[in-house]
Amino acid sequence: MSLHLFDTAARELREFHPLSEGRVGMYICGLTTQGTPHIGHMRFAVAFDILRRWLELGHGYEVTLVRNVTDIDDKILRKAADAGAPWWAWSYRHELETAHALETLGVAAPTYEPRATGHVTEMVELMDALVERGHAYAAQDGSGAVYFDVRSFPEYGSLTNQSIDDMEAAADADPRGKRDPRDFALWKGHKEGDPETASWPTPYGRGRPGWHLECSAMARKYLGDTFDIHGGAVDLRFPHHENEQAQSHAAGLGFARYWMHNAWLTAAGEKMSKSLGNGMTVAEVTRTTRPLALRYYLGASHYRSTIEYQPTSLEEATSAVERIEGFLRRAGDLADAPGTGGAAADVSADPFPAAFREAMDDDLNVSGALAVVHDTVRAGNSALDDGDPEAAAAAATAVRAMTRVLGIDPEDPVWGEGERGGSDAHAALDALVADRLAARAQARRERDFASADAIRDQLVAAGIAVEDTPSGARWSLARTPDTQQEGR
RNA sequence: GGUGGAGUGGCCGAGAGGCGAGGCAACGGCCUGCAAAGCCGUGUACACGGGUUCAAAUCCCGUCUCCACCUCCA
Repeated sequence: MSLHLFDTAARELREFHPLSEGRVGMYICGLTTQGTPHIGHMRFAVAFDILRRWLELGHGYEVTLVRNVTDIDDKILRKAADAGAPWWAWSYRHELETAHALETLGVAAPTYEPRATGHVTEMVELMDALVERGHAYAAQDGSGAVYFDVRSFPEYGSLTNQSIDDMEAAADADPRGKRDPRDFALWKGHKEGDPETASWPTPYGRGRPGWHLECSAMARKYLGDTFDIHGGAVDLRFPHHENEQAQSHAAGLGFARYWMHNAWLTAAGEKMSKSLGNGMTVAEVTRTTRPLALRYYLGASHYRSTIEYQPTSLEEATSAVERIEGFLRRAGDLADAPGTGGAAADVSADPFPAAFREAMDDDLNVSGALAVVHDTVRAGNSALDDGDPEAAAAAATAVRAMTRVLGIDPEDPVWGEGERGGSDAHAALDALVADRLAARAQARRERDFASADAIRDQLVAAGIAVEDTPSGARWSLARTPDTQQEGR
C-alpha cells in the first residue's frame, strides 16, 4: 500500500502524490501566542511532526514545513491590555514559551516559522487581487476594514460541506459595513482605543490583519501558489480554513491539495482549554512526567481520534516507554560487549518492518505502528533471553528506526537525559553507586543477603533502581515524581 | 437548524464480515537467594433493538447517548 491520507476536503482517504516529485510542501497552522501552552495545544504539533518524519524517513521526501505564528489578534490585544503589558511583549513571551514547550516534546523545528505581523505587505497584495477580482470590498462605513464577499464566490463552504444559507450568521459579528453578515474580515480597521503599535498603514487605511489572511499570504510566499498539505486542528476547519481557501482560490491560487485535521485532547469530555486550564501546561506536566512519556501519550492515538485524558494516562505512557527503553538499553549493553559488535546493517534494506510501514501508510495509523514496535520489543527481549545477540540487535535496530519516526526514540539526544552518554553529574553518581554495587556483589558472593539487600534498599530509598543481569548489577534513576529533576 | 465525529474487555486504545492489535493494570507460572527486569500463560469486549449472512464488533434498518464546529479556539 502506498501512502494514503485522509483529506478533509474530499472527506475520504486519498493516495498521496506530491506536486513535484520527491518534494513536499506543508503548511501547519501554529498557535496564537495569547497564553501559556497546555498539553492539548501540543497535539497538533506532535501529529504533524509524525507526518513530517514519516514523509522524510519513510518515503524519502524532502519536506518544506512552514508553521506560522499568529502574533496579533483580538485575544492577544485584550489579554495584554488586561495584564497591563504591551501586546507585542505579551505575544513574544508566549511565543517563547510555546517554542520551549515544542522543543521539550521533541517536535522538530519547521523549515520556517513566519509571523503574521511580518507579512502585512504580502497581505495587502492579496487583498488588492481580491478587490480587483470583485471578491473583496472596503467596508461601506469607512471603518477601514476590508471584507471578503462570500456571496461573490459560489465555492464558499466547499471545504466544510456547508452552504451559506445554512450557516448561522455570527451573533457576535460586527455587522457594520458588511454586505452579508457572513462576510469575514481580511483586514480590520484601526479602532479608537487600540494601541497605535497594533496598526499598519495600507491603501485601505491603518489597521491590522484579519485572522485568516496571514495564512493565505504566508503559505503563498514560502510554499508557492499551490502546495501539498495544509494541516491544523479540527476546530480550524471552519471558519479559519474555509476562509483561507476561499481567499486563495478567489485570488486564483491553487492553494492546498490535501487538508488534514487532528482531533482534540479532551478532559472530562470537554476541550482542555475549557476545563483544566493551568494545571495542564506543558511546563507543569513535565515536572512530574518525562517529556518522552508525554510525547508518547500525545502521539499514541490516531490523530483524528479524540483523546480523553485520564489521570492515569501519563503513568501508563511512562510504563510503555520504559518497556521500549529497557529493551534498547539491554540490547545496547550487548552491543557494547566485546565480540558481539553488530555487523553494519544493510543500508539498502528497508529499516521498517512491513507491518509498520503498512500501518503508517494507512493515514498514519500510529496505534497500529506502535503494536509493531511492541511486538518487536518482545521478540527482541526473547532473543536476549535465548542468547541470540544477532536477532536482538536486529530487533533493536528496527525499534530505533520506528521510534525515530514516531519521535519517541529514547536514545535521541533531544530528551537530554544523557544517562548513557554521561553528564558530569551522572559520572560522579556512577562512581559512588558502583562502589555500593561492588560491596553488594561481594556480600552476595558471601551469601550475606541481609547486607546485600540493605545496600539495595539504601539505593532504592535514594531513588536508584537496581537490576541484576547476567553481566552484573546495573542501576538507573527511578523516575518517580519525587525524584524528578527540577526545572530545565 | 446545518456540518463533522464518537460509543470496543478493569482502564487506554486499534481494527472494519470468519483467525482475540497493542499498551497499562490484575492473576498464575518460569527465571532470581529475594527482588527488579524479561519471558510464557489467563479475559469469550465491541451502546441498544431488529435484519441480511453458513458466519456481524464490522453490512442494512431503527433507537439511545455523547462530543466538536457554525466567523475568538490546537
